[in-house]
Amino acid sequence: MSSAADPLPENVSRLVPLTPAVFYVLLALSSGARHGYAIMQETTSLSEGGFTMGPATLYSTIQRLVELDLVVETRADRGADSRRRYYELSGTGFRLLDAEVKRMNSVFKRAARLVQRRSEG
Amino acid sequence: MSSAADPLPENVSRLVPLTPAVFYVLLALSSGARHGYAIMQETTSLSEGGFTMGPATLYSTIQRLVELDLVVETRADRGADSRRRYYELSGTGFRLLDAEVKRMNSVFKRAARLVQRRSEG
DNA sequence: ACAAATATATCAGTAAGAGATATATCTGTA
DNA sequence: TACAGATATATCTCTTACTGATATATTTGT
Repeated sequence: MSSAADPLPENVSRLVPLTPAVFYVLLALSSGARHGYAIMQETTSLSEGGFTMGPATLYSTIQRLVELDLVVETRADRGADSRRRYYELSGTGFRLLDAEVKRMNSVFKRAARLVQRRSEG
Repeated sequence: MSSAADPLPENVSRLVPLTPAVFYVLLALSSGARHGYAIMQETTSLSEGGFTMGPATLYSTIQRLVELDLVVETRADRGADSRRRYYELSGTGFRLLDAEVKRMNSVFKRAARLVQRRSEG
């Protein structure tokens, strides 16, 4: 079994810093399984319109994440719409997202200090 | 004259979210003028080794930022080393960095909440 | 004088994202 | 029951930004 403290494999950790597309797909899935189109909408919502993904970016990103085993397609039949394909985070996927969020926090703190200093003139 | 509250031109604001290379170049320059090589070292330092730029990324990024007028080459005080070319942030460059930092903060807050929730199981 | 570090530059290759378009299915409604 | 519009996935091609490699010149230390 794997723990939240396990180090990420090199081919995963080198994705940090995550691209916006990867980050938002993982983030959208962090609150539970979703299908592609819902991930797209969740991304627009989570970013308050500051980042939008077209279908090309969305589906190619999902495919890549599945190949890396960061995201898993769930077979669980949920809901009426037969077109939908549901995805969820793998343990590794979650740990990657967690690592990115921690990184963002430390970068933000440093950056905010620098930028604030200059704002004051 | 331009104020910190002026909206960014569309060809600038669409750079948000910034790529890591652009972000770190702007951030390194936020505390004052620097030459290319120093930006490279500052980036490694600011990111605690989490992000490193090779010369190809560095100089092509600087060139792009100069063309966009986000960064300006300064003629002033080259110091001892005649090879060095110094750059500084333009007002627009600073406002872009500021916008990115604000965005990071709001994204981080949302993300941390979601990720924390799942961590707790 | 020599080696190592500093500093900029550029080429060729790759990976990821964007715009466009296609197609199928589902939902509401007239 | 026909139709319009929204939902949903898929994929093609092009562009952009990054990467690894290599080159070259200058400066610094010994």
